[in-house]
Amino acid sequence: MANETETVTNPPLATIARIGEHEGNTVTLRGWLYNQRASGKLLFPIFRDGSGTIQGIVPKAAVSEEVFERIKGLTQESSVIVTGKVRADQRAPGGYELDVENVEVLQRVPEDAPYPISLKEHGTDFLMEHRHLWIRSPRQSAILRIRAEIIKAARDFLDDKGFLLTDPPILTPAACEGTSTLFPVEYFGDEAFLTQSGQLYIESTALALGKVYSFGPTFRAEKSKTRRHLTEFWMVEPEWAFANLDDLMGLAEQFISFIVQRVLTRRAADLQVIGRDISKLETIQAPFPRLRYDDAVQLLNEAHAKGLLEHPFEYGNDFGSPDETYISSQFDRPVMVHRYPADVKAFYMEPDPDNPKYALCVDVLAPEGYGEIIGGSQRISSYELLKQRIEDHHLPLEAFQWYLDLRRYGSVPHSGFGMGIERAVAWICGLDHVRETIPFARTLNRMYP
RNA sequence: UCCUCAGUAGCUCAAUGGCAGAGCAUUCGGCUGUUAACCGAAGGGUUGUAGGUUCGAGUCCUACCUGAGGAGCCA
Repeated sequence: MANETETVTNPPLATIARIGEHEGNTVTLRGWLYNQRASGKLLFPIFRDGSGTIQGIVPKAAVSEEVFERIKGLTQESSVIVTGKVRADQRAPGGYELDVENVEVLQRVPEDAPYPISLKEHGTDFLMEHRHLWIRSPRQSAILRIRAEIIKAARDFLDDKGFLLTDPPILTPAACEGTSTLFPVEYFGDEAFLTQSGQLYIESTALALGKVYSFGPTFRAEKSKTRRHLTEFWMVEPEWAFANLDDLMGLAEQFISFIVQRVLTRRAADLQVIGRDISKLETIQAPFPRLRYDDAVQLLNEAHAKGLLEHPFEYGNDFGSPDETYISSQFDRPVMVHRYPADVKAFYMEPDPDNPKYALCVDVLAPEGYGEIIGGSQRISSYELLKQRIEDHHLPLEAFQWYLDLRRYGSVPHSGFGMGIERAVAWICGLDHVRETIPFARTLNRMYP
């Protein structure tokens, strides 16, 4: 324990994000040297503490020779405890500067092995190889704070709407959907798989508890190499008993609107750090445009006729990436495309009673070409139909007996969707790759660090 | 799995088949308001790997390795 006199005499601890509350006072900051400029007998060390950065100023005449030399000799990312007086300054990017009085060095980065990430530009390979350090940069830190806000907003929204968090298992006995490739793991001599969706499990918790959601990691072993794919990503999945597709679409648009507005109000400073065009987010308010699959196809056909799309769209297929980009580019907010042909969608989706050729499903496409961020549907409630679909898809009936039980015992209409956190973060932050939306991205060719 | 592109100093990149270069970073020197500061100097290289063509290969050819982003698949 620090002795009591030290506690009493040290200036109060402050964080850079809220440094304005201490204007005119001497404070203590705990952090790292972000960068340092010097002009003769003037030093300009820039400190960061995880909440932001602030420039200090050290005139040689203002401190002792020893303190001046100590600060002058600081290297990038050396850890420090700084005391200084907070002063408002128009020249400072954050509005405040620190008249440094003293710096205690916890660890000085040696100059023969300097911090590898300089302030100049770097390539993605190098940065990903040093991801454990890259996240210290102002931009990456801002993105991670926005990610945390998005997750909190998603959970607050669902909690307040009466959805109960129920955690599905991560180790699963078999494929949920039988389409995506799964990661196998050895399980006491048997084979198990990492979950690719908690959906089937939260259908059962929904029939137990009414309105539920899951929030957790998801694993896909697909060999996708694009800016939209990770092998390990996080999903939030609400599941709602007695809800139909219209209820679900209403929930989805309110959900997304709430999250975006929350980020705008609480993370404005971080959005500015990353240079996000706020006007593109301010329009994100429910209701969202709703488009039947057939209407979306017509949109694509017209685009192809005008030469805006390279390839003609073949009716009955799922949309490809360029198709999604075009559709979403026609709107200033997310667009909800519903009632796809049942043939291209998952086995558990309820057919449209008006025309069983269509599934009661919805994909929410984010604006600005970010593609699908939500996929959801009303689930089949008929035991006979669900059993038939499992057989049609050549799935092992035995493995789905528990899932069929949900239709044997008090089946009700129910609906749910899943939102990929990383795609939502990429869209809201305006990033060109999902690898920056998560502290340590897992991609096809990268498992380090 | 397929297509395309890339690999040269710690980092970002130059170099017509003819001496291996610059900026940043690091070290030393200069500068009292710098904003990825600036000015001067120094150190720093098995050009991804293996083979081939050539008087001569960073450059041309072949194979492989690694990475990137696009398709497919998906959130």
